[in-house]
Amino acid sequence: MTTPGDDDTRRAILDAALNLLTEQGHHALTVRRVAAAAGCSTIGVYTWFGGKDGLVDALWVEGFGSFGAALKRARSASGPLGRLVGQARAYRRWALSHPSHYQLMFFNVIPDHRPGPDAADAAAGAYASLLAAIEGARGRGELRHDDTGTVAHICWAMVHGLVTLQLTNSGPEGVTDSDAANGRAFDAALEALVCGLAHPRANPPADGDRPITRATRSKSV
Amino acid sequence: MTTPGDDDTRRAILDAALNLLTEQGHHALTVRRVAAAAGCSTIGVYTWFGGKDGLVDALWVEGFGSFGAALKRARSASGPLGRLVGQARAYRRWALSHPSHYQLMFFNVIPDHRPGPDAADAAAGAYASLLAAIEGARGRGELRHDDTGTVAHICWAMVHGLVTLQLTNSGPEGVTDSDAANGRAFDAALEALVCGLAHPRANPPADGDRPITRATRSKSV
DNA sequence: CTGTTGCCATAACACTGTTATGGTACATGA
DNA sequence: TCATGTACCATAACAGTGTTATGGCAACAG
Repeated sequence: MTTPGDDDTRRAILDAALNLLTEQGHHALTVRRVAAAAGCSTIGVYTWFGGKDGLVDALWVEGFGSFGAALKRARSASGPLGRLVGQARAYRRWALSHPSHYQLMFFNVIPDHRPGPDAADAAAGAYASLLAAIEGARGRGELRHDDTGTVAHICWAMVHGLVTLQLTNSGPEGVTDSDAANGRAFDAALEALVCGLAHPRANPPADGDRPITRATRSKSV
Repeated sequence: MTTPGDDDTRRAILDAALNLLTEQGHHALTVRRVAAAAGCSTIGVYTWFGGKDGLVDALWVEGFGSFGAALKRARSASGPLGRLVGQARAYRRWALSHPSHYQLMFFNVIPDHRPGPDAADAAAGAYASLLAAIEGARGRGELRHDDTGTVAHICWAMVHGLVTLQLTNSGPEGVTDSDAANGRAFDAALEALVCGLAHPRANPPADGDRPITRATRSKSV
């Protein structure tokens, strides 16, 4: 299309958009502001990205690249489904340290934006880590359930729901007040879900009637 | 403020907004279109609701009223934490039958909308049902965990996450393809979560190693 | 009758994403 | 060297958005 090297404007626009998103949030992502920050006119966004939707798609690709890499780098936790738990914590850590990007990717904050093929591919790449972790656990007989897709769906819904409640400050009072309380609730949720998903054989020797109380504060995330 | 009965315009605007939201989705919720459908000028929205945010707040109140009533009406399912499972299914049923309203209330689709006190009260009223169900289960010793707030947080996150994935057609391929597949995944998630949250004493006699396979299709929702 | 208050329409403002018009710089071919 | 065409981009405009300044009209209070 163009000779490599002459797309400085494209890079400037993308960097400006990333910076605006990180520094000021998605509401600052207007074509005019991005163009001004990149030092060009609004036309640049249309020349290089086809419009705002294309620019948001490019931000998706960047975001899912970073997100997927974080999931791949995740260290396994101890216990059954340890890799899954490690990825869940990495998921949460990435979301909380990139809140604006997470909202852009998952909260529908750009009205009526539908991701294009590139963005969808980037997203699929990130989810591949999750699926691989579950497939591995299934292969080792750690799962009570044999449908990888369903287990992935459940895990993703749980983690996404927990992160969403924290990012929107929703949820019953008390839990959403502090990041530490959220972290404890997050770990409690993982603990319960693992208990329900893991094969009984893989569970640690059940401690009978020992209740899990609020005093159980694992050092999370 | 005004004598009762002379707020026909207010009711007309609210009805027009509800209708536009239900029939055409949140993107049709513009001040001009609502006013035109209500048969007045845009000023009416400002006179009676203070602006678009106030109108959206009123839609929140209506939405959480209906939503909360649906939760209150929920029939308990059988098994441990049956009332909680019944509410979860009622939650999903309401969300799927009021998708535009659910998106309005939970998806941040009105840019930068922050709910006012009335809307927050309406939301709190709806959540009260959930908290009551959990408090009841805790009182009957059905819970492994003794922190009602944390359990409510976990349950809400799970259900919200599951509903969100279906409404956005996200999630690993295969599960989100049909409503029936979603329903099965939903029930599988509830089953796993209940297994992790319920006190072992409250669990039905464990069937040992019987795996829960995809053939386990409970008639859900 | 006068003044006040509540309700509302017209028209405008500032902002959004988008695009029609035209200009400039550069490569290509004769 | 000159003509042609292509790639990039700035200006200015268009239609849409939420919001508001201005002013008019009707009903009620003194």
